[in-house]
Amino acid sequence: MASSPPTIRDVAKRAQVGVATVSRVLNNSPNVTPATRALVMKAIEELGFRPNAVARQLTRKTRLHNIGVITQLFLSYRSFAHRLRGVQLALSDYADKYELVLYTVSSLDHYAERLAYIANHRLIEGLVIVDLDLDEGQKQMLHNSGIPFVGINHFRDRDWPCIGADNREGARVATQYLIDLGHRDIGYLGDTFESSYEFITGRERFESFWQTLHANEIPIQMGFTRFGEHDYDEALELSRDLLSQPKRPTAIFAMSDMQALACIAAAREMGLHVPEDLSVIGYDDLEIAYHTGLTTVRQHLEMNGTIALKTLIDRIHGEEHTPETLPPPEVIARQTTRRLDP
Amino acid sequence: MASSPPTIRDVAKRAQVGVATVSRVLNNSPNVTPATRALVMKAIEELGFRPNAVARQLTRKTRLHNIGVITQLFLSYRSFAHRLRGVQLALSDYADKYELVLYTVSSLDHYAERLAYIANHRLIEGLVIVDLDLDEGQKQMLHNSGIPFVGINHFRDRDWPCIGADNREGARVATQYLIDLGHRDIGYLGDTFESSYEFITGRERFESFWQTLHANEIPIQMGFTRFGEHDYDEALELSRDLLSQPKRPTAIFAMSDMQALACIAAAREMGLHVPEDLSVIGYDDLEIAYHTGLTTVRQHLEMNGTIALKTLIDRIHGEEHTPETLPPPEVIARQTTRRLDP
DNA sequence: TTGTACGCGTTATCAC
DNA sequence: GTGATAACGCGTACAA
Repeated sequence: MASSPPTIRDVAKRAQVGVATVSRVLNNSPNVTPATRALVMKAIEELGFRPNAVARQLTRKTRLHNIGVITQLFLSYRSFAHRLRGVQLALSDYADKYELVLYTVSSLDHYAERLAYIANHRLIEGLVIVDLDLDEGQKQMLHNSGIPFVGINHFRDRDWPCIGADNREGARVATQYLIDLGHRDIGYLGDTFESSYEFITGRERFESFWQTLHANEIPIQMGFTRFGEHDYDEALELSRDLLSQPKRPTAIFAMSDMQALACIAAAREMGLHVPEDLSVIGYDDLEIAYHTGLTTVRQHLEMNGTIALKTLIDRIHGEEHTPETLPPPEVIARQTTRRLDP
Repeated sequence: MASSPPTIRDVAKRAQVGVATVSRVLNNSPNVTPATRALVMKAIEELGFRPNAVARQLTRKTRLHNIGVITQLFLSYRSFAHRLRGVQLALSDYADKYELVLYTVSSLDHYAERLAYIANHRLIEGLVIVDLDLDEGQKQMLHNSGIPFVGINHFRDRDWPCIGADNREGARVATQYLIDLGHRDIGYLGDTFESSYEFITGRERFESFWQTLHANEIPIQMGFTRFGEHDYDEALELSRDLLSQPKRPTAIFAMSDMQALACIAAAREMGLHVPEDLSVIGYDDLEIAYHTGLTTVRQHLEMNGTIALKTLIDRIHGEEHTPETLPPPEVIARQTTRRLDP
């Protein structure tokens, strides 16, 4: 008979005192003799009593002010840390009024389960959904729960607020940048479309890459494209394979900074110099891109998190004003790309 | 007269219905006619009513199961992300029994204030303190609150549980590694001792560096040491200064991977080749070290987070069994160090 | 110094 | 379908 956990009433009974005394001990009020205090402590110990935080809050009339952030298991995408930092920064403007609760999911089923939990318990006042989509049912569920929510991602044309940079435009400027440097044999390294939760990102970037080549009347060479999991080691393998062909691309567009770094590492292994023999451009502008001199596409990750959180807070307060918008993605030229020698 | 927020009783009164009906509407029970539902919704709207999550939990008899993590403003130390990831990973073993609440502080005063809040409200069942120390009063306060806590850091000889790798040993193996490669002119790049919360780390690593040189009968050259804020750009500046001297060190021990990368960048700017002209070893073994081929000291950051969380959960359950221990720090040799040419 | 009784906002269980 | 009313576990006047 695993009964319900002990309450202060149980403790009081066992210690032969009133509930108020137990409460006083718990809140270490001075008005209690050491003797009875010891008595109560003993009872607490024996029963394994732990005060119920919920009831405590209720009498104290303090409401919960939690903001939830839900995402894939932490940091599988490196960009997540940058976005979360933006959320934190924005949150710190509200002077500790809100706590941040982090939910991480390991699969789509798990995601669905957590969303249901969140909607059911309503322990948070608002939810930030990072790099994950909502289906119609999930959207309705959240809506019915009365919890405002915003997305941080690149989904467009959704009927719920998503703040994120335009993948197509980002891939376009990256590709055009390489073309403008004189490159014609341009490779692509990115995620498979099926693999991840965030399949839309990979698809959009690759399609835009493709279209930009087409718009510049450059023939597509499928032998210069490689797709795999969003993983450094896998990107390394793919890059080795890509670069060991008899005919190599002179430039590569990688759909993330991490994959770009893997590509550069593979090139160096093979004795190729970057950017002399091979130009590489990444995507994200992580801190690491700055540290390694990687040319990349800046998508304002931190600002993305900040704007998303502000939008959410506005919605919690019932203000539906037009959100700040994110600047368009832009190429940050550093040391891993250069003009193709004629 | 900013009175207390409206309750469902207020809503019921205004809508001319019973509280039970309001509750039904809130939980979208089918047993309510559209007419009355609309009536209630209207009242809710007009009063700006938001259900009280706390009271809700109380009747549902669901306790809160939150684990708090408190640290400096997110990611100022890059190692934090790795440790947090370990915490998350360990937490996922408990099948969503616990939520993770992230507290970030921007100063020591802010830290003290948050600790007091945590002890007062007791909304969490346990606390992980990352890279921050506790003074005697704070320790007592937490203790009195009954909230178990563990530290993730390098403090030794504290009378509260801290899980972290030995800085002195880490710095020793790093320094000895360089010495064993034949280096004698060894520079040091690290944090000032006063600057950060975590001043102990910098001090311990530098002292151990110093002692290791001494133990090998190598004279210390203060001209080869530089101290600054824990910041990439500052490390870059310091490295430029350090390396532009007429007589340069042949190897440098940087107290973090980030500072090591800055040092390498500075060296490259000046036309120096790493490791041919200069060996550089970092500290942390961040993911980025793997990606950039940086020789470094592995301190098992992720495992650190995992063990700390497990220890905390054990303490919450009243189990005081000896915690798993972290393996000692070890040198991970990659491509930024090499034997000094005779 | 200690015990009793009531209130906190919501949900569940009954009658109606 | 809807409306009273009793829990839920703790804090706290107030009384003793």
